[in-house]
This record gives sequence, C-alpha cells and structure tokens, in this order.
Amino acid sequence: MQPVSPRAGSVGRPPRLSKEALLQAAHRVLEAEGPGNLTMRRLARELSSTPMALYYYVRDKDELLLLLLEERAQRFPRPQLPTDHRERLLCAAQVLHDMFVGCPWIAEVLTADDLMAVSALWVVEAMIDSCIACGLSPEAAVYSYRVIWHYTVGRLVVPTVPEQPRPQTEQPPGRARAATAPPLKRSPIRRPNRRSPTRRTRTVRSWGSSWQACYPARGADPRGPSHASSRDNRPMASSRYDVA
Amino acid sequence: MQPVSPRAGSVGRPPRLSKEALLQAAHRVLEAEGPGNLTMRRLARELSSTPMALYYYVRDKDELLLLLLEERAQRFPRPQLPTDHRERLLCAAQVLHDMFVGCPWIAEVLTADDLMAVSALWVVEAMIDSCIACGLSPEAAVYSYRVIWHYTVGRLVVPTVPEQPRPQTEQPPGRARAATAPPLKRSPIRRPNRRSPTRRTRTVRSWGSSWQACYPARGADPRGPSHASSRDNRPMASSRYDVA
DNA sequence: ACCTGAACACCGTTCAAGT
DNA sequence: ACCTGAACACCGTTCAAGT
Repeated sequence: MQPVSPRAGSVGRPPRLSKEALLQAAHRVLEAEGPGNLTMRRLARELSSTPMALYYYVRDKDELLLLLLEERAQRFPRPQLPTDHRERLLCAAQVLHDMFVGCPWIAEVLTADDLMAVSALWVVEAMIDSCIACGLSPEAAVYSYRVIWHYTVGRLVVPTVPEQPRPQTEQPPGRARAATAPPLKRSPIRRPNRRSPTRRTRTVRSWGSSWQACYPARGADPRGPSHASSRDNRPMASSRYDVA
Repeated sequence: MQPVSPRAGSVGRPPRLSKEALLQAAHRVLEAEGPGNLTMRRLARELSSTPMALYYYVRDKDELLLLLLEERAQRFPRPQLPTDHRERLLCAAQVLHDMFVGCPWIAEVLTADDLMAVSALWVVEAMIDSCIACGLSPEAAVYSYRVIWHYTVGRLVVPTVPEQPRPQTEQPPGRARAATAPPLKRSPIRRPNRRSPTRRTRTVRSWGSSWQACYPARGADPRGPSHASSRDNRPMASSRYDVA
C-alpha cells in the first residue's frame, strides 16, 4: 500500500509499463474482443509497446492468465458465510462458482495446467472445513470438495446458451439455493470469432444446450465411400427431448 | 460396409489419402506426442503429404477433432444397461465418462465449441429416460442430466494427478458404483511440452491434486513495488489439508 | 532497469494452379 | 477428383543489444 511510483534512489530508466498496466490492458482487450484475441502481441499493441516488453513483467502467457485469475479472486467480495455447516458448504460452493463465472478465459486456465488462484483458496478451505464439521472424515471431505469442484468446473467450462433457467416446478433434491448468494455480475460472454468466420455450422438445440455440428461444404459428401461418412447426415433431428 | 477402394467407373486421380487415414495418423501423433502437437501441419507430415491436402477431407481442425470424438464414441462397447431406473442412470453416466476419459484432446473439443459426438447421444437419451422413469418431469430430467454432464465434463477436463483413489472408508452418499462399469482403458496421459519446456514451476500438492504455481525466474521479484507482487511468495504451504 | 529489433519456429487457412 | 506451392496473417518466445 505504498505510493505507486517514485522509488527513492532509483536508478535507470523509469518504467513505462507495470503489472497493473498489463492487467488493465488485458481486461480492455478481453472485454472488447474476447479471450481468443488476447495475445501477447495484441496486448503489447494495446499498450503501444512491443511484445517483448511484456516479458519483463510476466514470465509467459500462463502467468498473465494466472494473474488475471488472481486479481479476480482478490476483488471478489468475501461474503459472511452461514454458521450452519451444510448451508456454509453450499454457500461457499456458490461463491467458488460465482467467482469465476463470466470470465471466458477461465477454461483456458483451468484446463491448460492445474493453475489456480491462491486468493481463492479460502473458499476451498471453507468447503472442506464445512464437510468436516458435518462429520465427514478428512478424506471424505476432500473427496466431497473435489466432486463439487469438478461440477463447478463443468459449469464454468461448457459453452452455454444465453440463459439456463432452472426448472421451478420442483426443486431437485439436495440442491437448495445457497443462503447468501453473492452478486452474480455476469459479464456478457461474447465468443470471439475463433479463427474462421466463414465456417458454416448447423445448430441443433437439444436438452437446453445448443449442439453444433459442422458439415461438409460441398453439398453431398464428395469424399469417397468411407463407411464413416455415413455418419455425416446427422440424425439429431430425431432426438426426442427438445426442451430448449 | 463396401470394399474399401476401387469405385467402379471412377475418374480422375485415385486418392492417396482418406478420412480414415487422417484419423489413424491423428491417433499416432496423439499417442506419440500428445494433443498439443496435433496440428494440421504435423498431421500432414505424418502422412507424408501437405497441410493443404487435409482440407480436402476435412473442413477445418475442429471437424477433425469432432471426427476423432465420433470415432471414439462409435467404437465404445454399448453395454447392457440395468433395468432398474436408478441403476440405469448411474451406469449410463459412468459410460458417458468412460467413453471420453483418457483422451486428452477432449478438453479442447468440449470447451472450444459445443461440439458433441452424435454417436454418444444414446447415452444421453438413456440418462434422461431413466430420470423420467424415476418419476421426474421432462424438465427436471433434463436438468438432472445436465448436472451430471457438467460434473462429468469437470472430471474429464481438469488435469489430474496420476491416480485419484476414492476414500474407501465410507462410500459417499448417493455415489454407488455403477453396475456394469465398462472396461476403463486408460491410455497414459502424457502432457506434451506445451510451448516452453524451460519453464520453472513449483508444484504444491494439496487436496489430492497438484497445484502448480509459476514464479519469477530471477530470484526475488525485481519488478518494482506493485502491491500485487506481494502475492508472489505463494502462501500455499500454510494450507491445512495436505492429503495427497 | 527497462525496453527494442530482429529472428526463430511455429500456427490455421485460402487461393489459384497443376495433373 | 485429388493434391500442391506459395502466400497470408497470425502465434509465443529468445537473444543480443540499446539507453
């Protein structure tokens, strides 16, 4: 919490960049063009600098992403968790989800390597604590945490149709709404044009999610009598449950 | 199921490549060098061909990945599902998992776009059917399916420590072993050197998974007094649950 | 201490042309 | 019908050098 700039007795050229500047610029690019366009080169351009300058502040791109994650986790308001053990577990799980929902680069971070923000660990500890307080052994508590974590990752990582309304008629068992749900600031998920904007796809909505299947460009399949190609006329239309 | 090659009355140059050849070569590359090295160019090299030739058989790289997925789903033995509704649901869920476990490119496919193999849809339908047979409304059944699907994706997508033993002491509630668990052929997950092999990382094992945090190369942080840099000495060692 | 230029070794994809 | 060469517009990262 010291004043930002002039270090006493500093030598050498004063910096024009900083870690914060990188992060801010990264956010701007992310907001404007999506995660597919957040590259070191693009980021440098955003900062009117060169790609190489970034490497002075950041080891590689992964570290940049990790820093973004870290910042997000730090900024996230730390809610008052319920005292009831079960409620606390659910609420913490919700926090873990909300912490990272809506940042589309999360998939890249979570799947790339086992990167995780240390600033989010308090949630993890809260969850495991709650499990133990509920009477689980440490091993079972960890196991339970990981089940919830895997579910959360799935939620964060699979591309979604704009909204996923829960069925209101009957609450599925064991899935009570967390008590103090923190503000879910859902930034607009804008998928960038990932490489080929000319791609022709067919979107089949089924089971509340959109399944996209691309099919060959040139009408009927021109690629010889491979017995796999009989799969190319997708039988999706026959699926029985279309509840989107 | 026709004989592979010579189409009667064919004109033009006979093909040297085929969709199957692509897929086989892709498998070889995947096996030998991991998903990070499966590129169109590498694939062409594997086939002693040019990158461009591939685009005659495949619209783009995504379609190639989708084909790999499709093939996998088709090859997967279709087990006899139990008649008991609840058991059937659990078993089908297990199938959905086992179908894609151990193929490390799955993350890329599932997160890239909402690509899914149509050959795997029978599992999905079985799951939703089971839910309905259990008495759920169609909406609730779909909701339940999606919960399971998200969990499955999480399992498939997060990088894991070699083995994840379940706590044997007490079976967590509601997580019965699926009746006819199909053969789990776990191909060795070898993460390729993803770009920078010189990267120095520190691995912290916690909660049964390894969390890796990279830290700056040059000893103590040389990057000025950014208040975020105080985060760079990771306080992970203080975590209380180290059950790896 | 902080930043740059040039270069390396890659990507996916398009286009027009060749046989 | 099937494939190629050359090119486009990118990547992340390293290295040596400049101020």
